[in-house]
Amino acid sequence: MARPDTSQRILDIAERLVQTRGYNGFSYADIASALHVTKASLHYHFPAKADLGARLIERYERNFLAALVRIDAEGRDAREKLRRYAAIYEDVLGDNRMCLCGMLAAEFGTLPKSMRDDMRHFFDENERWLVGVLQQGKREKVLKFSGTAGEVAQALLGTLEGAMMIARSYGDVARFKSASDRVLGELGA
Amino acid sequence: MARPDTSQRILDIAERLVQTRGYNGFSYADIASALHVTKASLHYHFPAKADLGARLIERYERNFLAALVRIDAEGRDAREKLRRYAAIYEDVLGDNRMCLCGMLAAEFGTLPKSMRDDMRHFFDENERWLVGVLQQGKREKVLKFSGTAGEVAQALLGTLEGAMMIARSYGDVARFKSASDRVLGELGA
DNA sequence: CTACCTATTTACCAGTTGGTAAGTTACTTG
DNA sequence: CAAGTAACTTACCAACTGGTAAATAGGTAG
Repeated sequence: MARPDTSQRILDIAERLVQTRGYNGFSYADIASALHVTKASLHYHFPAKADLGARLIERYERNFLAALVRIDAEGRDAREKLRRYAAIYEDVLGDNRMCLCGMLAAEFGTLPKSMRDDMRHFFDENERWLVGVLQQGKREKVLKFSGTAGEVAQALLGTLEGAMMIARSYGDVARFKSASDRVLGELGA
Repeated sequence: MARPDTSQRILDIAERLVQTRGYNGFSYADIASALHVTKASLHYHFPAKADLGARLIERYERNFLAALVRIDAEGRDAREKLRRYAAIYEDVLGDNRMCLCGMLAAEFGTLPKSMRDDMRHFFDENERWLVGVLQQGKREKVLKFSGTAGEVAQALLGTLEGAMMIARSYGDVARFKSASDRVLGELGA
């Protein structure tokens, strides 16, 4: 009965759980009680926890990359694009969540292979987008940096993920904003 | 029989487990089998897992701060001190481990209160040391930065932890080194 | 020799974990 | 209306979780 968007509702709850407690920090029972269904019903939609994990990353990446396409579509300059990129992180943190893949990066040692690969794919795609913006910014003389765009993109990604993680454990979004403004400021031409 | 340094050996193994798999990623049984003792024996030394966790952070902080005192004792300039600070992170990563407290920061949402407080204390002490070095560096005109030393210290800490976390999931220490060199380079006068 | 203390083991325990098999309900389609 | 199918539930399960009580071995001190 009802609408068959149950899979999405499971993913919504699981996503929040991973972002706040980690992949090893929640169980099927947690989702079941939040959704008022039985555990067995969850296994119908996602046979194993690793399946749920993989589909979680895939959906997260899809939504994240869609947001990046939207930033591109607005056609602002590169500096403003980076500001909006950082603002996504800030919004996630404002909801007391960690980036899904940043969280999984910490739990890397315990993840099934498929999830490891999917997680790294998320970072690779982020890096790819950042490289594009950084090159655009350098071309348009609105950004300046030494080394390759790829190096800067990796550093930027790490900085935002790390600042997010630590700021969250202080419950202090301003702490993230401060670090984010600083690194973006250093890139300004 | 034998020597009663069992507590330390338990801590050694637990430390490695937390740094590679996370606090929620290992059990007393894992330590017991690695040490060839029973679980009950572990509970004699650390009644609850939260006790083990708290003592783990305390020891890690003590050792870490001792390393910072050693850096100070060598009396180099501030830039070199920061390089050595980053080298500590690099060494930990080279052993395929995450910073203990960086790992715990990710798992923040599931940690008992005492561990949360201890973890933040570690970051606070790191920040305090960094502020001292940054101020020294500014005074001696070997470092330059805008904003307060506290802001820079927080940003630096977040950057190193984040770069470490992501580099580890790529099994790529060079990736950390690149980000670390970059942020330190930006601070050079 | 005895009493005590430290460190350890054996033998449990209740609760939770991810997961499965078989049945049930309700909607769809030939 | 019968057969099928999608989305569940009930009722399990073995393995593992953190944790405890009681017994035991070995060293030490009076």
